[in-house]
Amino acid sequence: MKKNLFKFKMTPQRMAILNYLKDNKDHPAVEDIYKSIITQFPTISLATVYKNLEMLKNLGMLKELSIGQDKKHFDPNVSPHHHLICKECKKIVDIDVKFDLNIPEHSKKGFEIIGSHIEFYGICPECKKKS
Amino acid sequence: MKKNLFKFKMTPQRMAILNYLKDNKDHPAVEDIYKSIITQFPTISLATVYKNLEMLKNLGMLKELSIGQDKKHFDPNVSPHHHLICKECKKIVDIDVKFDLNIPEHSKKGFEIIGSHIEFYGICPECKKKS
DNA sequence: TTTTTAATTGATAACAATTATTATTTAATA
DNA sequence: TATTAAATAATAATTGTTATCAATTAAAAA
Repeated sequence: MKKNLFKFKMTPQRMAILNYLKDNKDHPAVEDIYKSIITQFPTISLATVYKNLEMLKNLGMLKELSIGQDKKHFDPNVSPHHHLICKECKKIVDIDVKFDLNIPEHSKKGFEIIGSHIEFYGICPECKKKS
Repeated sequence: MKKNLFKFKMTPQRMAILNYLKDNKDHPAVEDIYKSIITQFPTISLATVYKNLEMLKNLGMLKELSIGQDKKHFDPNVSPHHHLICKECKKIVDIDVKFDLNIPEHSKKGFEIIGSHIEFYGICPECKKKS
């Protein structure tokens, strides 16, 4: 039989979190995830959700978005992409466009660049309609 | 004499905050600002710093950076520019390079784009030396 | 299958950053 | 100088997140 090389157990709670996040394009905050999972696991603790998200992030299965300084948001899409953020409703939407972000060497200020992320700010169609 | 069209007073505390931020390129967090001002105003309250920063932001004299989800950082440079962020020490450095970030209309998902901001992640020269 | 054990859970306390509240003080105008 | 609305300082409250720990449980070993 296959040995579990990772030192973690597949608990029903963890499974539910993974399942909720799978193909999720909403960039949910921790509370969003919690509120959904608690319908299936009425006793789940918010701390459990936090711990699982931290773990899945460390395993590279999730990316944490630092958009807005308020809450942590998680993205199961770990491949490089950028985001559109609505200034009104704070909705986060993927933008699947590649940009050339090469920095001329003399502008790098000695940094070794590892990655990049663009946040586009604007008004989403729903909020535009309202105003 | 000139009337103050804005409904705010120029207090010594506010002046000190403005002065600290003027030409500041360090993207300080609230506590950094507080720690500096308190040397001149030993009785200043952290809440006063918060309120002033919020006000100056609303007046368009500062920009709030949402880099990292931990603390609020403020930037007196309100003209569009991007940032290099050190993954090790979390230092934030301006990058004065213009990028072409035009999004093809069909990729805008109905958003009206207002602005954009690029975060480049990497290792700063100081941290590179250490490791 | 049963036992063992280390990981995980849930409950809650602790914590850090920020915001709200309020009595007192003060800058700006009359 | 007197008036008054805005600002301050002190502190309580709130929010989001992390730490702690006893009880539980999934997975490896027996």
